[in-house]
Amino acid sequence: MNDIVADQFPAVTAAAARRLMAAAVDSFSERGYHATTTRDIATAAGMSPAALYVHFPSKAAVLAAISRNGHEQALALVESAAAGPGDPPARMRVLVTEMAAWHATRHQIARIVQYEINALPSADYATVADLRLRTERVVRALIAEGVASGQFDCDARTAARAVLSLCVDIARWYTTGATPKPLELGSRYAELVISMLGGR
Amino acid sequence: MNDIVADQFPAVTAAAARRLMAAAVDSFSERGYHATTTRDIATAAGMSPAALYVHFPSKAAVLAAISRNGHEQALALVESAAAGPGDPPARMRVLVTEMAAWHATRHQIARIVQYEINALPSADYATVADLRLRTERVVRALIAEGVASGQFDCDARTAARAVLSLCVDIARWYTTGATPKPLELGSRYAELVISMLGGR
DNA sequence: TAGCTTACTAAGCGCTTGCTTAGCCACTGA
DNA sequence: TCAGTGGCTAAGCAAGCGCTTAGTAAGCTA
Repeated sequence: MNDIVADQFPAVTAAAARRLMAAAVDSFSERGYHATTTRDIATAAGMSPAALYVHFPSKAAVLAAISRNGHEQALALVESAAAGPGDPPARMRVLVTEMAAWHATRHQIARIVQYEINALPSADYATVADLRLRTERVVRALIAEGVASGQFDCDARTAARAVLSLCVDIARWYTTGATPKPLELGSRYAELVISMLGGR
Repeated sequence: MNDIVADQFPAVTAAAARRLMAAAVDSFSERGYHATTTRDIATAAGMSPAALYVHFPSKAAVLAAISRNGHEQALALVESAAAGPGDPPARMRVLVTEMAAWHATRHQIARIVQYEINALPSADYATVADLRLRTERVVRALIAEGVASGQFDCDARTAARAVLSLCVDIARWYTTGATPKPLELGSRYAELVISMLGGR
C-alpha cells in the first residue's frame, strides 16, 4: 500500500505525510469520505488525531490532494496514449488497455477519484472538473479521428462516454487479487471496445 | 420526484412515509448516505426530526428500503428481458435498452443502489448481494447462449461485466434533462453492445 | 549555549449527530 | 362521551465530530 502511495504522490516527500495519505486512501476508498474520521486516518498512520493538522490544513485538503493527483495521472495516461504512434484503432487499444489497467491496479485511488468528487471544496472541484472534461475530449477526438478515417463507425459523443464508462466502472467492482489481472483485463476490454466502435 | 417515488415504492402506502423516502432519495443521491442527516430528510419532507422514527426504525432502514426495492426492480427488468421472445441478440437489445433507460430515468435511485451498498446493515447487504449476483448471472447466461448459437463471439464472463458496467455507470453521470433522453440512450447503447459482443 | 524551528501529543472546545422521551391532538369505535 | 390509537412535535441526551490550543522534545543554526 505504502509503495503504491509512494509512487502515486512523489511530490509528497515527508514520510509522515505519505503515511497519512496512504491511510486516507485506504479509508476513503473503503468507507467513503464522509464515513471516515480524522481520527481514523491519524490512528491508521500511527499518530495522534492532531498530527494530521501538522501536514494538512483540513480533512478536505487530504481528499483534494488525493483526487487531484489521481485525475492528473488519468489524464496524462489518456493523452499520451492518444498522441502515440499508429492509427486510431491501435492508439485506442493502448488507451483502453492502460486506462482499464490503471483503474484496476489503483482501484482504491480510482474509487476516490470517481465517487468523491462531490465532497471536494468548490475550488478543488473546479480544478478536477476541468481535468475530467479534458480527458473526455481526448477520447472523443480519437474516436472522431477513427470515424473520419473510416476505421470506426459510431457516434463519437455516445461512444466516448461508453469507452470511459467501461474503464471507470472497473474501480467499482475490482478488488485486489481479482482475476483477470489488470493488464489482461485491460487488453480484453480493448478488444471489446474496438469491436464496439465498429473497428476492423 | 414524488411521482417517481410513488411508483417506485407502491408497497409504501402511507403518504408521509413516501414523502420521507422521496426526501431521502434526493439527499442520499446528491450528497451520499453519510453526508445526509436525519434532520435533512425529515425537514425536506416537511416534518420535525422525530417524525422519521414514526415510520422507520433507523436511518439505515430508510436506505435499505430504497436499495432493496431498486435492486429488485433492476433484477426483474433484466429477467423479463432475458426470458422474452426472439434470439439472443434481440433479447440483449431489449435488456440493454431497458437497463440503460432505467439507470438514466431513475438515476437518483440507481446511484443509491450502486454506490451505497457498503452503508447497508449486514443483513440487508446480504439480501442485496444475492440480487446483484442473480442479475449478473442472467446477463452472463444470455451471452453464453448467444455464443453457443454462434451469434456472439466473446468471453461471457468479461463481456457480462462490460455490459452491466455500461448500464450501471450511466447513474454516475446522467442528470435530469440530459441528452439523449433515456430511451434514445438505451437504444444507442444496445447497438454498441451488440457490436461489442461480435453480433450480426 | 542560546534561540529558533519542526514534528508531534494530551486535552478538550463547540457543535452536530442519530435517536429517545414525554406529551399533544385529531380521530375512531363503542 | 370517552378511552384508545396513530401521527406528530418540542426538547434534549450521549456520543462522536472536525479542529484548536498549549505544551514538549529533538534537532538545527550561529
